[in-house]
Amino acid sequence: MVAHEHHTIALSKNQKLVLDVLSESQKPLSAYSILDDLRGDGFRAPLQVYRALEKLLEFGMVHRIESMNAFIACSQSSCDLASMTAFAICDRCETVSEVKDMALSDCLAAIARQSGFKSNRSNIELHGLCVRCDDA
Amino acid sequence: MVAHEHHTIALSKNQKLVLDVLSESQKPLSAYSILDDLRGDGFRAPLQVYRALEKLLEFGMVHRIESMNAFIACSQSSCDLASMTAFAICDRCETVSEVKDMALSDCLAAIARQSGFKSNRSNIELHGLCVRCDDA
DNA sequence: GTATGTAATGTTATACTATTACATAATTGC
DNA sequence: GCAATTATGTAATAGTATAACATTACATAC
Repeated sequence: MVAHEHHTIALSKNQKLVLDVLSESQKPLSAYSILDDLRGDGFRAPLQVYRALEKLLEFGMVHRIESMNAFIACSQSSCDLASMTAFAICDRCETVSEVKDMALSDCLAAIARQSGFKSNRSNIELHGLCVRCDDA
Repeated sequence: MVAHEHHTIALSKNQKLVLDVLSESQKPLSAYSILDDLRGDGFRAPLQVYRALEKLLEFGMVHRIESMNAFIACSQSSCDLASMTAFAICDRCETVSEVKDMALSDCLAAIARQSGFKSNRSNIELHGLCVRCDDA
């Protein structure tokens, strides 16, 4: 059921349900809150969520926010997995904005190169206050 | 028991024990593995570890590796909390190296400035292979 | 269209990570 | 010494994630 160009990926039933819940949320959701949202659709066990998340992460359609043990839908429809995305996380309203920045990628690549480190994934999380919450 | 210049911080008994365990480890340790290491010293409950870690994090003497739910001793004796540290984590040998890089800090500061985001803490984790493991 | 391999699903139990709540002891500053 | 704060001890519980096993759906080759 899966083809491997992003625009042609066909999601399974559970994958679609999980992605829908995440897409409708303004903030990152934990696996267990996704589970609760989907009990009406027949979800009964954490594994149903975790398995769908695993695939969605693989497809670049979902990101994991490590510092929150939570997940968000990719703000593009799907991210290039190789490139580096930074997340600005507001600790007050929990909005997460996804930042793709060439300078940042270059900088991290330079750091890796200097030490001979071969990086294949990164997570870059900035915590603070978004402009709206900082004003308030 | 606490004064607030780094070189004068006096640690409590439990804080010292936890820091010692972390300092002797080449790789990040989970709270529960620290607990096991300290059973001989009278530790019996997770909270004893978590409370010590909380203070050590506050003092900048320990870092949390979010993507591993694990902790490492700061490779400097103590980090400036305001500044940005990146971690290069080898997924094979689990060695973590701590990178302080001005260009990186500048770059993240610029990203924040552009979007009006006020960041007060960051975690930047690169996963991959260290030079030694990549060769092997 | 049936056999076969693969991906997805369902279910139960369990492991791992972290915090709440409450009681007690030690230390610090006055 | 006394009050305030910090550190500690203990038990119970909440929150996050995976292992193991059984079954079902789907694709493709023949």
